[in-house]
Amino acid sequence: MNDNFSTTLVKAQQIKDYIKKHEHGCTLTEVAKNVKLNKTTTYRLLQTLVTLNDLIKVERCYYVKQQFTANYLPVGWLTSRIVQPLVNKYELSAFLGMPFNHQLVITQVFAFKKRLIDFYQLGKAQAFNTSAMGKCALAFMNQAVQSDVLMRTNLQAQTKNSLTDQNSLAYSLQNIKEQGYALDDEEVQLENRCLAVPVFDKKEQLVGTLGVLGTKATLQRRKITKLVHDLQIASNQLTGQIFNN
Amino acid sequence: MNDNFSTTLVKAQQIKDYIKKHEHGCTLTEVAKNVKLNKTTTYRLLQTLVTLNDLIKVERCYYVKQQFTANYLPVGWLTSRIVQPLVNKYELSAFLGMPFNHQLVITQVFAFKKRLIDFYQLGKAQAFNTSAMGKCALAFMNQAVQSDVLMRTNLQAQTKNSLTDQNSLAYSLQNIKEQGYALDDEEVQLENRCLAVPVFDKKEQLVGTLGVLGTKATLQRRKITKLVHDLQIASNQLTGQIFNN
DNA sequence: TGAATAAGTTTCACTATTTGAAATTTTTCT
DNA sequence: AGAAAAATTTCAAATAGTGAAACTTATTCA
Repeated sequence: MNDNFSTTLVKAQQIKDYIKKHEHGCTLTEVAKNVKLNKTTTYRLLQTLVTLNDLIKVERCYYVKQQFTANYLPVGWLTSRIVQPLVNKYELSAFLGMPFNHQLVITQVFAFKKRLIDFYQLGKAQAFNTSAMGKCALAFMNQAVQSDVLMRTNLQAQTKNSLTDQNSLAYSLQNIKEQGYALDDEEVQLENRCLAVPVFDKKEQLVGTLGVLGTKATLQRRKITKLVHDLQIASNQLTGQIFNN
Repeated sequence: MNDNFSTTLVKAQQIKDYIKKHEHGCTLTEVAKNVKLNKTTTYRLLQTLVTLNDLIKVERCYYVKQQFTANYLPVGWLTSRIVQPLVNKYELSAFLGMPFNHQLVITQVFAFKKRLIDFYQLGKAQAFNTSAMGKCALAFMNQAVQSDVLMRTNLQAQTKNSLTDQNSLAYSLQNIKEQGYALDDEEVQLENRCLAVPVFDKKEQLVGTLGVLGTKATLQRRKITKLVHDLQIASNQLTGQIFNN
């Protein structure tokens, strides 16, 4: 290496690049071993990167901090105050999703500390018919917009259990509207449940959906009534404090 | 500072933070002076950060690399092949904008090398009626969606020259539709012109708009016909190669 | 166009930070 | 509770980082 270079910065970048490739998080020992650095050197650089807010450290695991900045969604810190307590109370990850380009885009994530990988759903788009959040949005959106979306959405199954038939989708959407929420029971991913309620603006137009994701153990069927109730309160708070422009 | 820390990483971070605050770009001398580092040290760290792709260096100016990753827009590299030649030919910055949440969001930027600050438009949302790109989207979008948007858009003037009256907006949209493009002539920012054409999918539904931004000198009125022609070719290429899912 | 100035880059001796083995502490697992 | 694994601390040695001075390149101005 020549004299115009900083090997310290290179090592730090190698560490960041390794951790970026491992969404599940890495231990210090694993990073040192795979990046081929001394573990003390690795320890020191990791400490510094955490202090500089480039990495997150949670229980002996290191993660890259998500850099998605939703410039056009000025709702971050207020939403956090409303949603984060639910995350802690129910030990579930929560998401805010909004319709965008005939899909539902996850615009904000509140990952439970034991499910930090859920942060990587941020920015991801999904067809409306493939998840609870999407189906919830579909059920509660403006009728004209819904018709347009249904006509143009590529109704593509993601798992074997997904609804693919138009008639059963319509029936399902009717049920969702009546009960006030949508529920995925292992339809998207085995062992996982997702539950979502709608979020409206002051003019009662759908803005998005608020969903939670957990396992069968943490999102038990017998808890659904209470959870739905708390999510609906949170949704109303979002309407009252945020979506009234 | 204690033994568990890297002062090199801290200095690099101070440099990045300073440059991040200066969207117009900074020189080496300016960074060294303001971050209070020796200019040789600063020089060395800047070289390394550029090599590691954390910073961009263009003609003695350093810029932070934009980190916005449009995960839900798999059009990046192909769009670049279509649009970048126009940027170079006309010496204008180009943008792709898409409707999102009743606004037009800039989803992709191709900044001309002398207008790198235009990269910071990425992710920004604007009301439909306030720019050529927004008005173009409004003019060409699905009639039902347009009515909905017009009903709910907060028609708020951004500059004195912006159209605020509903009737003159409707008249203006009709003109845009007839001539096939929208033009801002110093309406958003003095000395700047913006010109936009629609982008459709294969089913002739509006997906977004393709716009270019320049000064009165680089976007001269007598060049508009040719520029519009080239933009429409690019738009058709986008439709044919990208927006056909 | 050429001189003056400003900015950027290179050199090299010095030193402060980085390094890493060994020791110690903490956490996890059985 | 104890063994094993992982993380953190210590401390002497090594070296990458440092910065003044010199040199080169780019820009500005007359």
